[in-house]
Amino acid sequence: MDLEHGSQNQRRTDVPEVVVARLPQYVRILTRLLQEGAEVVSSQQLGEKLQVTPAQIRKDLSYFGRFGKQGRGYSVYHLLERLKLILGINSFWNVAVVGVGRLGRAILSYPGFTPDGFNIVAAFDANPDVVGETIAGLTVKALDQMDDEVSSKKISIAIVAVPTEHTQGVVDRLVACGVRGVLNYAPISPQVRDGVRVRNIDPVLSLQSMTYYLTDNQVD
Amino acid sequence: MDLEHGSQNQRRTDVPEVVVARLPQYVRILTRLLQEGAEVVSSQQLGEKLQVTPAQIRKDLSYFGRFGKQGRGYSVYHLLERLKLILGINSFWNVAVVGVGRLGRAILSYPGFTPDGFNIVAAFDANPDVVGETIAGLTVKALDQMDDEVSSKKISIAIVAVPTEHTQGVVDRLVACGVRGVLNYAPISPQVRDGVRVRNIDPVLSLQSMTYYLTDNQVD
DNA sequence: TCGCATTCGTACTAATTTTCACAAATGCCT
DNA sequence: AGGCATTTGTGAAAATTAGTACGAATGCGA
Repeated sequence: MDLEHGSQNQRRTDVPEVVVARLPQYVRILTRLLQEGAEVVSSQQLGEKLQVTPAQIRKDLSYFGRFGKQGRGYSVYHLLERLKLILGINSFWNVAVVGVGRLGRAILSYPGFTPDGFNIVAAFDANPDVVGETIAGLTVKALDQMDDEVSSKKISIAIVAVPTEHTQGVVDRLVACGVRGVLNYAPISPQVRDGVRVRNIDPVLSLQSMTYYLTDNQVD
Repeated sequence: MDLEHGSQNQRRTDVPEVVVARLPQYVRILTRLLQEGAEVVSSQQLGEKLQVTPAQIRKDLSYFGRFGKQGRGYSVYHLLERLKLILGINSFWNVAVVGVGRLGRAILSYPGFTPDGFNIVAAFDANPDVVGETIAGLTVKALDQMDDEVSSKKISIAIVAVPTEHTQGVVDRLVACGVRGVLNYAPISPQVRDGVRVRNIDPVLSLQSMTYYLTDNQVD
């Protein structure tokens, strides 16, 4: 069996994380192109839309297989399907939101997750006043019910929007319930065991690295 | 004058972006250490808390100067001050929030920006029903008033949380008003002229690069 | 005061990531 | 059918980023 470069069976750990991080952007552009009726696209065109070099796109894709045709480019439809399969977003992921404060409510009401492969199927909060409330068609449950819900609804990803001081504890409970991916909105980086993935959404860090370039002693 | 490596006058464009992106994390840890009463910290200790090698921390810092003492480490207080100065977060930045939907409201009510150097001093929305409303002590203004407010309140950063289809237009208007930094929450990457900085907060992209590692054909 | 355990700053080396550049296909046009 | 403009996939080169390792300070404790 072929486990070398270029195979669909490429050992996933051999693919640089930066490459994986770019794939969802390719998916997004391809989805738009498909809607617009485009049938074929070249790495050149893709690169212009994404502000990256065509070579990088070809190289990124070559980690997973050979999807293009020389002289022609890539089939928008087929490349999109392959990338979705590679990323695991060809079918839906069930997601829980933990923490139903202002941010949690905004997340629950945001329609943008579903078209991209994520269904929010449960909401949890520690506050008894909030438990029982219905938001975006979901009844908020107590943290106690996490274990049951996570198993019965086959939830493998959680979006955590709880106060910083409770974040690590909540993440620990989620992982104990079998959750394998966490999208965390608190300004810390929760520690998890091997095999569990965390992504942090941290607008303050983004702002603070931006101000560096906005200060007066800036050169360029 | 010394413009070489190691100088505080290091040309800012010579510093890799990845390095700049790590500085705010150093700031965060140092802030906590200071609160806990720590006076001195070594690159070793810092590295443990941030899950990076001590060498990387020393190297990162060396782009900007020599802040440590051999055999001892770094003064928490002084290193923190220097890093804040380098990042431009020693004084406050005035920020506008554009788009007062659910997400915009959550952002306006979030108390976490202020301790880190950002003051939200204005809010704008296109919807006349929302204009005039007061949220977190701020009266929502119409987009027409952006130019006036941005100048009078010396706003240089905007947080944009408007529907995707309006994002590029809003960003263009903001840049025309003199805004030089944009934190964008829509799932596109707005194009801006040179000199303007954009950071995108895109939870869907984060989720989609995470699912790659959660799929069954995963090796490690 | 002297020796020793620490720890920085950095030259050098290694690893990673990006870009270049070209042979091999592809299919359009005449 | 043949030539030609395109465009892929990929080795090799270049650029960037991270890690190693060591000389030079530093200050504590005997």
